[in-house]
Amino acid sequence: MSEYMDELETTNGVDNPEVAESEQIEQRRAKLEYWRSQGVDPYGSRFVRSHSASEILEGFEQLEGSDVSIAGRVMAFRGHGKASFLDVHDLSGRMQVYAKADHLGEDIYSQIQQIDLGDIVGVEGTVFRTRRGEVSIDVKRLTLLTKALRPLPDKWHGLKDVDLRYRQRYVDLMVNADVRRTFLTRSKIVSAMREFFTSRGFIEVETPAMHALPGGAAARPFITHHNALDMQLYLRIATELHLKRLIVGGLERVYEIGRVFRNEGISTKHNPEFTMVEVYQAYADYEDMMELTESLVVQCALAATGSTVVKYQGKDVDLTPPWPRVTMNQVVLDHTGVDFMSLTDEEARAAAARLGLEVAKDATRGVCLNEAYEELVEAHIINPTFVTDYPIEISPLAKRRTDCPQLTYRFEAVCVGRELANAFSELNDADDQRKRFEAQVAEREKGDDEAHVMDDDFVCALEYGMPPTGGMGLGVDRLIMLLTDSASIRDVILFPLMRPKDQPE
RNA sequence: GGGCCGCUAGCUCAGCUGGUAGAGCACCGGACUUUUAAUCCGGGUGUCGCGGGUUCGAGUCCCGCGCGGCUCACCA
Repeated sequence: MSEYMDELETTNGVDNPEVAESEQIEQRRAKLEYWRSQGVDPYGSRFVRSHSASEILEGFEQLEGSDVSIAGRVMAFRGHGKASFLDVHDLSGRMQVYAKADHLGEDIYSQIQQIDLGDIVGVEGTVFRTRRGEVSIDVKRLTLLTKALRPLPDKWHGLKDVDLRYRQRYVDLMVNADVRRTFLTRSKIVSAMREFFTSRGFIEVETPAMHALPGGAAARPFITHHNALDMQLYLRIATELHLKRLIVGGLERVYEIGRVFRNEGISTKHNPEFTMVEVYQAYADYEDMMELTESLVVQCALAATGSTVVKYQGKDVDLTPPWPRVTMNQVVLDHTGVDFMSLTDEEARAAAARLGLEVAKDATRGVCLNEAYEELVEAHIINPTFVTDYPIEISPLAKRRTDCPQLTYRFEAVCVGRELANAFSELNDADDQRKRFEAQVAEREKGDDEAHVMDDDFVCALEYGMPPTGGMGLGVDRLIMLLTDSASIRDVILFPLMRPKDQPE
């Protein structure tokens, strides 16, 4: 390890090995020597399992009396003198293991008494049911596969400290079954997405995560540097512009489930890196994207919960299509009584002020409308709803409406007060796109550091011709929050970003 | 960034107005041959987040800092 890396090393809240270890760790280290003295490698090798714990429980009628082998972590130990019970957990669940001195011999039995909670073992024995009715394995041979040097958290209360749960997710996963369940559900949801897109003829692609120009969203990027090229790079804030280049190239239906990075605040709904799925379909429009979004979310909900009605933080949410559609102007009118689209820019600013909104002196009607929507309306939409016809000023990549050039063919799918998905008929007029970028650059020069930069190559791609295209982006973590009833995005991200607990030096 | 709350044993938590730091689980020793939060007997294992200050004396009061949670702000 280089000196440079040494400087980066932190302990991240885990005990510093230079400090004297706790008594329990010392005791467990002594067990390491015990096992070695017994000729047992405390970090053993492969072990062939015949069954998982749940397979034995479910197949008991057929398996009773036959020999099986399982492996897992010892999570409980109940000794009764010359007989003991161990709970061994694998991913599928829990299996009770019965160790009896008469069956094993005194020497082997006393060896098993040296097993600690947290040790990983292989168990070979006979399936039976105890007097109390519990399916168990009468162990014939128990093999230590891995010695655990650290004690497990409280067997009853588990690991509750939120800080430790995120920093030491491995412990969280060991002891908290609901956490395991959430991440298994996450995996099912992502699989369901891939199946959904595949069944509709989409191909999965991978575009660069390091961009020379950040684009495709309004967000501040992370900046990094490539040494050999001596070049500033940005971690991507969206996959949009590269995916649309692929539509130009003729791939017709593409999607990417990709990590994006935004250098912004952290909250229960924001992690600096998060997963977004973006999908683009040639010859489609934003109405096709509505149908696609509804169907995608339904398929994910069925995969996660088996139902299209879910409970989120005490609220019932009905995801059954079709979802209602309402224009942004109409929904704002309904909530505030203000018909922004009938006003001039100046009247709109006055109306916004009357609603208690702070808008810039030169804010346009569209900006005021969007402000009113985001501040006063969005949070009240619980059941999934398509809010359509976004103002053009805040939609630099969306196609202009032919019937109202100040609005776009764009919608956001809103649910439990949050944006779930964002979609539009993609702007494919290269000259219009260049003007939109120029307007964004002007905003940037006025101090909006989240406005787009000019992307000449993207405009060049559009000049080659991009077919009419519908595109949609959806925050995967937020969908998973909804479908797993998770209050915080950190509960659906295995390793959320945390400050190191101890600064080096 | 603001406000509120938290940080005490491996884990979950008590610790009143300042007076030698506690419980349950885990752990250690002993008993116990179908238990399951096993039970029974004995044992407390600690940098009270870190650093200052006040005080005869600080887990407790004051100041600063660190990390976290909630919330507001920010955030397509």
